[in-house]
Amino acid sequence: MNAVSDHTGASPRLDEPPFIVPLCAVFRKHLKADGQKFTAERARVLDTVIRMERVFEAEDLLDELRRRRMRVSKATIYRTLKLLQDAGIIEPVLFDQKQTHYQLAYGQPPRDQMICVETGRVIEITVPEIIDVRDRIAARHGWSPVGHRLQIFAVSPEAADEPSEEG
Amino acid sequence: MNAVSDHTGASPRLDEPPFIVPLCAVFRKHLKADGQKFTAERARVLDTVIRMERVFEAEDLLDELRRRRMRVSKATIYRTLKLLQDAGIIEPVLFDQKQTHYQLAYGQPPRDQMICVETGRVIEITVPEIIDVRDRIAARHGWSPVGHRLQIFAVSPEAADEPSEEG
DNA sequence: CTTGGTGCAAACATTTTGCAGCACA
DNA sequence: TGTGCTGCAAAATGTTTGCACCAAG
Repeated sequence: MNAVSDHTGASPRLDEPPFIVPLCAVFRKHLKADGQKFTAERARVLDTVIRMERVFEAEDLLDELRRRRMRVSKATIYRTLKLLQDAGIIEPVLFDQKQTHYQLAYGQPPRDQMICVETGRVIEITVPEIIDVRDRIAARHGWSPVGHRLQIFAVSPEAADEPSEEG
Repeated sequence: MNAVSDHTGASPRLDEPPFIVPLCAVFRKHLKADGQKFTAERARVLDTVIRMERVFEAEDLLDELRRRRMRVSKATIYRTLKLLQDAGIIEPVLFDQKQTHYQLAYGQPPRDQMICVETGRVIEITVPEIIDVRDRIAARHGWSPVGHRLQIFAVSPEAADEPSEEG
């Protein structure tokens, strides 16, 4: 079973994203507010996270850090992922897999996904209409909306063309 | 952290749902098609799943089966959950937790959720508009939609009333 | 009767934690 | 200079699997 696999093993960005500086500041600020420290290890993890092109998991970070000759222990990676999530810099993306997958969240519009049920290919989509729908639903129940997550399951054109494997 | 906790430990239904018979038939048929057997243990698990009022996890089933004096091993529960998912009778619901949560899927309209970010309360919602949105998005990319999943994060009225715990 | 199912316990994969020494603010 | 951080390895958690016996079809 590898329904959702082509997005894992995320490859690093080649260009320097412009938000690296503010993100670093955001993280420092968040840490300071909690009496926590901005260490070299945390900087390395943040920097590597920012370079991740797609959804990634703890193991991907470990690999990428190793590739960049930056040593950070597995325990610290897990601990830092949690801090980055608290700071709103990354957010978990939920798949039917046991490892937690993350994506950059800071300054991004809500990133929804469309997943091919045949090939497992995942593409990111933006669905502005959703905001409206969600606000309406929340209002109807008397709740105050703060966010959402949408996954669309579909068959991609590549998969539709190919003769199905099972039958 | 127990952001999503009040929906776990699902309590059993008291009334006999009308779809118990067709569901049983669906499961038998699915099993037979694969040369698999409909055993007493599988019947017990299906019956208990049907009685689950809400989203549940493997452990909830184990508890409920024990409460009903029906002995099924943990291994068999996990194996049966997978079969029920194959048969389209249940489907995984994704939360930010490591255990897999399931809900009845057969014959149900798509069941989406609204989750209180303060209390963790989860309510099920039906958002008919989503179907439209999803079909449009898929069409725009040339994909054929087959399903979706939506979670709305919001603050419930109870939580909004109470003074926040953290400053 | 044959093939697949069950329970058990051990194996597994991922994530968390205790602890001793280290480093940032 | 003190509190928080790190790495390590061990623990914890949730799920899967090998195997000997059992039962559905």
